Amino acid sequence: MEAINLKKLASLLQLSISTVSKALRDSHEISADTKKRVMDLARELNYEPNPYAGSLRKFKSKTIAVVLPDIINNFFIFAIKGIQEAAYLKGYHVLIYITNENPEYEKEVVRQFANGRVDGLIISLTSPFDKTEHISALEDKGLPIVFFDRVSQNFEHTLITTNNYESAYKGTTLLIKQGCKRIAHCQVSDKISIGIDRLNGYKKALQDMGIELDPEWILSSNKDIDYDTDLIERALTRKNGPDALFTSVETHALIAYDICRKHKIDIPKKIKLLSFSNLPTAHLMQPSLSTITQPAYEMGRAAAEQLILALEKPARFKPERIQMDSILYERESTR
Amino acid sequence: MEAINLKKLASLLQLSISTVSKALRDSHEISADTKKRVMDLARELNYEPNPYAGSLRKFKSKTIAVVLPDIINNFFIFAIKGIQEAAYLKGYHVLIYITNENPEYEKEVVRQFANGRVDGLIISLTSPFDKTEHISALEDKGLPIVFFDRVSQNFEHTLITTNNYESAYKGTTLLIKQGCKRIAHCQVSDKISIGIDRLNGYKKALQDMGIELDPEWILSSNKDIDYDTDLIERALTRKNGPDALFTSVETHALIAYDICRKHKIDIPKKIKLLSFSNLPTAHLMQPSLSTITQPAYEMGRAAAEQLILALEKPARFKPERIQMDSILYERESTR
DNA sequence: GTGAAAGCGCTAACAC
DNA sequence: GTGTTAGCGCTTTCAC
Repeated sequence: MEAINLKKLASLLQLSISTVSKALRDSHEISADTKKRVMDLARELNYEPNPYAGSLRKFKSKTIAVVLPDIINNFFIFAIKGIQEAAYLKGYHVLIYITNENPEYEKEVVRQFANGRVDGLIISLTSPFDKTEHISALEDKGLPIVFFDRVSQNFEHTLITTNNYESAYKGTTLLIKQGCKRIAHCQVSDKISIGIDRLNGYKKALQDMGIELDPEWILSSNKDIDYDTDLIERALTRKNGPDALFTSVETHALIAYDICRKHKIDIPKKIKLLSFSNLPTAHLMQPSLSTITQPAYEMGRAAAEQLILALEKPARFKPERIQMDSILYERESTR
Repeated sequence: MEAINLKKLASLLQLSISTVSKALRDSHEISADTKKRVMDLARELNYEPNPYAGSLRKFKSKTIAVVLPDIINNFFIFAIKGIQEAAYLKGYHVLIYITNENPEYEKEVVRQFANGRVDGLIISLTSPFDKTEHISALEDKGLPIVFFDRVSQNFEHTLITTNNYESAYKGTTLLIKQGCKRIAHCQVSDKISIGIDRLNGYKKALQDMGIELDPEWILSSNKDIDYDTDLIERALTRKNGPDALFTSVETHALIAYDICRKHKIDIPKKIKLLSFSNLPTAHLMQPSLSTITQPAYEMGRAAAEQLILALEKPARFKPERIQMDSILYERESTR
């Protein structure tokens, strides 16, 4: 990799390195004539400054890290898109890390950000919301952090969330109105913000509608696909099983579809299905899937915008809690 | 961001910077005792070396760039997963760029890699396969490049592809065997490797089966969603329209579904549908979608592995063309 | 076994 | 308007 650098430019132009540097950044100290010479040669030789040399000097990398639990749920895909676009507009580079729902990996990854690799972090938590020392360690070093979707409740951070409680309440109410009495809820995890908020919305709706909560109907996912499949399969095939399943994550809804096919359980006749999901094919499924859809792209975008604001105007910035609304799409699976 | 660095460690330990540096890298020059003192303090203070200082010295960033046309087709999602995992295993960081099918953006992005930001590049081309000067410029600077899926034909590079020609041939043959005579093919672009290979497979199958090729049945996508929708809609609603549509990209198949719903065109009775796709919901759709599915994860993994091999064992490495097989899943949409 | 010093490519304070 | 120099954090060569 024989890169072209300031030194080379300077020697070719018979100028000093600093003159070239200033010329390239259009400094008013430099004569128009010299600027032109420098710029022309730089363009001709395709000069690109070494970003790491600059980072070292300026303590800025113009890079942000995005740490996600997975990339299978479409929610995260659209979020990445939003982050990516906002970052691009501001000239930031995006490092991506996927934890595969492994908290240990999250810790390992996050630890590396302690020394300048990135200017800031956008994260949707894999770790339990109360086990976030690895994040506070970064925080203590002054690294700006934005949480989205699966947030921590420990700090005074920027949080991008949706109205999970209300959405779950609304979704559960819909199921009850459709005549369901035995509504199971599959929780993504009881250690994760969205898992708790959504469960609470579900519980409150049952309570308000005078339906007794049977703890057996709360399925607590393990985030391991085999475990989850087994969990949902046992619930759906049980004698006197649920007449509705409300899943908190897209992947669980798909697992439920497969199980219903396997056991010839009719959706929605035997069981109604509702899920938080950003599936682009929800309306094309057999039957079409009723979803609570989060504004994933907008959340990603907002996360990146807030982070960059924190980076570029630290004075004008203060941590915000931005909450956006999800949309309930009623389709065949809840008819 | 008050980071902890070698200097600070050294002063705390009353040692020189170089001793600390060596101790941390377990040099045999350093006494076991000193090593232990250094390591202990480093751990205690959560010392992480500044990656950019190291990059500057060693001309290595342990970072690779991944440039993709889009992130909506599930193919790319799974590819990212494969890349990410392989990179992680080898301690590499992954920068992600999405061009949104915009060749200008691809050029802009790629140009920045000319000076050390990344050690290598994995790319699925947005630009026409014959307009890749921006890539050769990097190549000339000695940056290792791996193409996957949408590859260039210009250079002697590592190429990770699938058997597009054979798959398209097989898919088209299936449609013919199902009784279709007027088979339309929606090409992703006539300037992109996969577009051409797949079209050729389609053509050859028609020819071998004695079906005359009507150029009208070749739909050439623009990668603009409105344009493409219009294109497909016009084709499907035309008098004496096609009795089969074979799309080269997942998104086009979904567009076709929507159009068929809108115009009440029965799939597969009125028109059979087949698509290259990695949709996890293909088997759950109404009707289930027949797909040619690429080993996306494995391709991503292979791409990253090949790139890292090129980076770490340049001597043992030579450019390879790795071709993997897609699988044809016959489902209701072609019955 | 430990330390001093040079230098990676760049910026910025300070000469001239 | 241009050049000299120090230094960002680290590794590495060379003294001692």
